[in-house]
Amino acid sequence: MSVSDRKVQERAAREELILGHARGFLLRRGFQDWNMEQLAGAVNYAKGTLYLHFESKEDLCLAVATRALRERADLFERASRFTGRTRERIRAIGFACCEFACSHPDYFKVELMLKSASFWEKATETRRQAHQMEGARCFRLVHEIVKEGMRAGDLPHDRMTSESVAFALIAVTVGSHIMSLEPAMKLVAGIEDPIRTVRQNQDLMCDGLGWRPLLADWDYSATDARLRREIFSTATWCDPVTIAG
Amino acid sequence: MSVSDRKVQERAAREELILGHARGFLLRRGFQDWNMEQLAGAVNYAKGTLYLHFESKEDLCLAVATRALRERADLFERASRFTGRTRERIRAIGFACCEFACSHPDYFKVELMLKSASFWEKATETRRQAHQMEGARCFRLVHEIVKEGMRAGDLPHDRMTSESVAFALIAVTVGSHIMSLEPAMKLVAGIEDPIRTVRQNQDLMCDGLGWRPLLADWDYSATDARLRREIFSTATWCDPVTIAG
DNA sequence: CCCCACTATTGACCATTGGTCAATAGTGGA
DNA sequence: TCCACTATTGACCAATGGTCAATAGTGGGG
Repeated sequence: MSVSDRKVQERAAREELILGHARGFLLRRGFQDWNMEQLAGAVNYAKGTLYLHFESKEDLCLAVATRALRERADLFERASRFTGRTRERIRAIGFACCEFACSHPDYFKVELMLKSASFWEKATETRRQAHQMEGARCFRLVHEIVKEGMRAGDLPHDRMTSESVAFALIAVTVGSHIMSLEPAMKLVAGIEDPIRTVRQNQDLMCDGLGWRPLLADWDYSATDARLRREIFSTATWCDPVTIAG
Repeated sequence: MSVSDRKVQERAAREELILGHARGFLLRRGFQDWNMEQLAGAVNYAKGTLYLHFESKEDLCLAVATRALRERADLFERASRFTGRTRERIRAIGFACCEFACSHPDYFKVELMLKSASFWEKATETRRQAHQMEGARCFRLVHEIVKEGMRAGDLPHDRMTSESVAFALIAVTVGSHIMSLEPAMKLVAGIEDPIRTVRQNQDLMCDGLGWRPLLADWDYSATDARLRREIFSTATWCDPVTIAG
C-alpha cells in the first residue's frame, strides 16, 4: 500500500505543479500565446505526460479556472460568517468578491474564455461539473443572505423572487468587473479605481432593490472597517470610500 | 474611371458577401468550429481571396462584430430621439439594447470573445479603431441622457459623476446579458425570460441611482407602450412586464 | 480581332501546434 | 540479478491559419 500511496501522492503533486505553471501562463499570456510543449518544458516533463493528467489544453485551463473559482467560493464562505444586518452581510460578500478580484487580477478574463462553447465542449465532463458546482456554491451563498434579508424584513419580498435578487447582484458585479478590465472603457468613462467602482455599483443595486438600511441611512464605512478587522484582516487592497452623501 | 469604379464596387460586394457568411458561421458555431477553407467554400472563392480582404481570421471576425455593434449604436441613436422625462429616455436606450439582443441572440458571446487579448492583437489597427469608435458611440448616447437627467434635476448630480452613472447602467446591462446566456444560471436562478430580467435590472439600477420618477411613482408600462408605438414599431419581442408594486 | 502587360485569383504548400502511441526507461518484488 | 509491469517520452500525425508562385482573366492599344 505504501508504494501505491506514494505514487498517488506524487501524481497529485505533479498535477499541482502543472496547474500552478499553467495558471501563470494563462493569467499572464491568455490562452493562445503559449503551447503545451512550452508548458511541458516549464515543468520539466514531456508533453505526453501532461496528457496523462488532462484530456486537452481546454480541460487543463478549465481545471485552473475551477481552482480559482473554488478560492472565490471559499472567500464567499468566510464572508458569509460576518454578523450584522443582512445588508451588511451581503456587503461582506461584495467585499470578498473584490478581495478575490485583487488577488486574481485576470480571473474574469479567464472566466470569459470559458463562455465560448467550443472551449467548454473540449473539457472533461467531470471538470465541467466541478466548475459548475463551485459556481453554484457562490450563487447559493449570495442567495442565502438574500433570503435572510427578506425574512428579516430588510428587503422587500413581494416585488421579486429571492433568486432574481441574487441574480441582479451577481449581474451588476460581474458586469462591472468585466467592463472595468476594458482599457477603452477606463478611458472613456474615466474610471480610476475599478474595484471602487464595482463596490459602488453593488451599493447602487442594493439601494435599488430597497435593501435596508439604505446607503444614506447607515455608516457603511464602519461596516467595512469591522469587516476588515473581523474577517479580512489580511486584505490586500485599500478601503474604497463609499458614495458621498 | 468606370472600370475602376466597377471593380471597387465588386470588391465591396464581395466583402459584404464574406462578412455575411462569416456572421452566420460565427453566431451559429462560435470561433473555433469552422475554418477559413470552409468559409471560402461557402462564398465560392479560394482561401487566398479571403486574405485579400482580411488580414487574419480574427480580423475578419472583428469586422463582423463591429458591423453588429454599429447596428446597436444605430438603434441607440434611434432610441435617443424619444421624448419625455429623462428616465423615460434612458429607458428607451434600455429598450433598444434589448431589441438588439433579441435580433442578435449570440452577439454578447461574440463580444466576449473579443475581450481575449490574443484575439484583439491579431486584428488590424484600423478595424480595432472602428470597433472602439462604435463602442464609444454607444457610451456617448447613454452619457448624453445621463447628463441631461442631471441638468433636469431628475438625477442627483452631487453623488456621482455622469460618467460613473453611465458606466453603472452599462455594467448592469452587460452583466445581465452575459449571465443570462449561461444555461447553468438560468437553471439555478430560475430565469425564464432573460430579456425581461435585463430590463428589470436596469430599472433597479435607475432606482438605486435615484433617477426620478422612481419605478413606483410612474407608469412605465405606458412609457413602453408609447416607445413601442413611436420608435420601435417593428420590435420583435414582447413587452416585458415591469416589476410589480 | 489579336496580343500583351498587368491584375486578380487560386490552391498547393508551409509552419505551428494540439494530441497520440509505439518505443524506451524505470521500478519493485521474487 | 532478472523479469514483468508501469511510467515516461518525444517522434509522429492531422488539422488549420496563412503565404505566394503559378495561372487565369482582363482591357487597352495596335
